[in-house]
Amino acid sequence: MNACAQCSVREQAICHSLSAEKLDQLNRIGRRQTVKKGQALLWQGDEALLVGNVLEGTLKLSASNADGRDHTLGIMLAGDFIGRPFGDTSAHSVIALTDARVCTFSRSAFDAFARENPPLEHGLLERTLTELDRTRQWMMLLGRKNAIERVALFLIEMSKRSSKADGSGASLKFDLPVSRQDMANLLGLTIETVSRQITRLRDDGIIATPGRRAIVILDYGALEACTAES
Amino acid sequence: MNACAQCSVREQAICHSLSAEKLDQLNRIGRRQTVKKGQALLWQGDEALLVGNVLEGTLKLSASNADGRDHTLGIMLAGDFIGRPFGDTSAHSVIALTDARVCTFSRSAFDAFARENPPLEHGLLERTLTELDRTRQWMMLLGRKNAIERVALFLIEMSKRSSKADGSGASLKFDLPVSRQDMANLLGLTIETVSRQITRLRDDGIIATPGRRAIVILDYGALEACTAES
DNA sequence: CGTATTTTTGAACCCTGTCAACTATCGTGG
DNA sequence: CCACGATAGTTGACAGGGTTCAAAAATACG
Repeated sequence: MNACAQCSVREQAICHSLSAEKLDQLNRIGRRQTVKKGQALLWQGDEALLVGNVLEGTLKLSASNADGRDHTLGIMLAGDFIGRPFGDTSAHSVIALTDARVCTFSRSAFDAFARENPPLEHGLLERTLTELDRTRQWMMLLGRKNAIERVALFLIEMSKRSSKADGSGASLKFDLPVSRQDMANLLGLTIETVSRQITRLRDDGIIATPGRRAIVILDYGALEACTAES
Repeated sequence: MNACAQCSVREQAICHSLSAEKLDQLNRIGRRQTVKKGQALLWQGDEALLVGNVLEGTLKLSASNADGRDHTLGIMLAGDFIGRPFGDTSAHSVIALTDARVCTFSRSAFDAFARENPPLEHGLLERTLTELDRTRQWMMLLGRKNAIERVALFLIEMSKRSSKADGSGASLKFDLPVSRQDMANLLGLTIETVSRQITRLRDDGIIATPGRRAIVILDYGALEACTAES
């Protein structure tokens, strides 16, 4: 019995482009594994040993400076592809923010398989191009947006991504998959500034925070308005 | 006579993976064109009509906000690939910073050609992955570095990239391909702040500025030291 | 040589970071 | 079930780096 057949991210992950036969081949070089919260799957600067798909949970891409400051480069959720195929070293670390399940492949085996399966490479290319576009959008956020705009944009993004997961439209009530510290690292702010913006949005009646990680968007339009200058 | 045979970026561009025969096919759907300084090749939000290689000159990727602020997402030099294959709209504009020559393909023709040429797609994939890594590095710069660090890092990057162009080692004397305004847009600063950091580096004897666009690195080590916090 | 554009310099202000203390929440064990 | 400590988040005061606004200087261009 092929593990892929009942895979939770079957449709979203790069594997969807493969025929049953090819999928079976890929399955044979793959391995389901769990990652505990805080544990790293790849280390910045180390040899890039594996690649894979996120099945469940949240991971972050994180890079740290010479002087110790570190920055989160992205958040990876179920269906996302992680790792750096066709490269020797990993430019950043991949660390689990929650307990997670991933489907991993040794990089060399995956590279070889991909080279022989153009549809897979094509899928990976499209995905990478999209990721590049998304990363460039974040660049603009970091370069030109102030604190309130960054936080508002982050909440909207998370609202969209969490709604995609459970299939409903735009979910106005969801749990953040990350801590304030992670948010700060991602948004290029400090934890205190993030906290102040959240408080401000709450005081303005735009959101409610019924729990530590819970967010309820009370006024989506107003939140969107916070996204751009005045 | 195949125009590719005497192409100045033959070795660096994605085309290098192709056989003579395939190269000839690609050449037939390609078109050499010039872009005047300030002119756009692609517009943010518009249909992505073309892709191509930069042959000569400098272009920028640029995105603008709802509220008018705009940000430069990257600088493209000779050999770089521009455009968004396999997507309908362009997430950003591509604008010439200097007069430039590019080798363009209609996106649909290129897409079709690429799908039938796995080695080309593979080359494009590797290039896109590398570009993604580079973009993520800039993200860290924007998220965690202060003004002097950003300017120092930019000068070092330009030193490296301009040396690559003329073949010499690390060129300590070069002309910036961009204006102060472009630098500011790229680094997420204002033009005034950029100017102040340049002045500061000059006053500290780390660089000299014999002309508006000219940079001479007098003390490379010291410049590198400015790259990270104290 | 004069005008337009780009760059530099100056001063005041404001946003965000920093440091510190306080509060809420979670998990653990008595 | 509650007490306790540990962790996460909030709030406040203050300082500093960068932006903003304004004007001068330098350079390019006709």
